[in-house]
Amino acid sequence: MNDEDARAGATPTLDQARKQIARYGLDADPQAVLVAVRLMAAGARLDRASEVHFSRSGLSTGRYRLLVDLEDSDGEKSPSHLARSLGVSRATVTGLVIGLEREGLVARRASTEDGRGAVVVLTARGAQRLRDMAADHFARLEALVDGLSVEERGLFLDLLERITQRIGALTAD
Amino acid sequence: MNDEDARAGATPTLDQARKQIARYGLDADPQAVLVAVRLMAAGARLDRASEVHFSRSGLSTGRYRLLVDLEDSDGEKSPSHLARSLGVSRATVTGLVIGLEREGLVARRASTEDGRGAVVVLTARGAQRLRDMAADHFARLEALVDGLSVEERGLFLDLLERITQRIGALTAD
DNA sequence: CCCTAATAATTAGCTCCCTAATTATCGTCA
DNA sequence: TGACGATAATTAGGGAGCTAATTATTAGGG
Repeated sequence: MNDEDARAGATPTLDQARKQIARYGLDADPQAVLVAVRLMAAGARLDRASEVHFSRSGLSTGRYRLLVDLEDSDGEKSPSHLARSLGVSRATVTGLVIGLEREGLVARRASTEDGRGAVVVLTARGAQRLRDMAADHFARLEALVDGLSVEERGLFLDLLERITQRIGALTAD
Repeated sequence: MNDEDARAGATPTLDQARKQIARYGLDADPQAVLVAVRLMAAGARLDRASEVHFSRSGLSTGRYRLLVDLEDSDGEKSPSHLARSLGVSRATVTGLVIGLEREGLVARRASTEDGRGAVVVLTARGAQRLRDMAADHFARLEALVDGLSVEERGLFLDLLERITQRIGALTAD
């Protein structure tokens, strides 16, 4: 699968949206549907690209985010708090920590205050990994939005925020 | 994990971006980085919400997209073409088709023209499933972008397109 | 003081999608 | 025509994340 194909698959057209809506005799707004579908497709593609990006440093998106979160928290945090701030389940954190611990990028110790709790600690090696990645990582993130002016970036952030606020509409009963 | 926590985890702040950049003495633009990070986070969240959404109809995002693609193609298409238009690998299509076939939503027959090839066919039951989902599905997609005016939607599409064009920057060597 | 409900972390088992390797067939070119 | 490189589909195996169930510990109410 080459880039062109991937793009073609990932970017449905307004016409497709129109046809799909018409097929069932609905009166949905094709443009609105297109925005939703394109964003979902873009999100999925970005997710995969992100995994590829981080895998070059021997990490995954989740592991990288966990390391950064630790560093933002003076190098240590409980799995529960990590789960909350990363927006993933505790089970997922357990899995991420196991992987990171195996590579020596974090360590785990029991909490001194809570017999049930644990604390995940960023190791020197983990911090070094982040340092090694930083320049390349941020350069690539910048390149991703290179095509937008500062004003456009601000606008995009605002619009994106207003859409993501409504993600619940997809899953609400 | 509740919605609030998920949101908190999914929406890093400009300040966090600034600190992370400063930590390594880089001169990246925090706002640019924030746009990239937010979009990635939004994509991941939308992906998961999408899976929840489709699972209510006994499908996954991938299976739904495959069914729609088939319907857009007069009800039949080869796995290779499906892979291309869906932007996933052929192995993934094989997996999706196996699942859909097990539920009787598609059928598989050998290609008459190419001894190597197969053809995936949308069954009556598959078409019915799409019909059953349509009203609710499109209503939810519309709800997702409810907060944006028509002009803003057009603008968002444009900006999103210009960012997704550069996804390759993440993975390029 | 004990019993129960809540919380912390882990484990087991699931789905999604991927890459790499395998098998079969096609098509071209010497 | 026979061999070789592409292409079709599948299989095997891996990583991400999820939910549900399990185990250990904490905190409250009778």
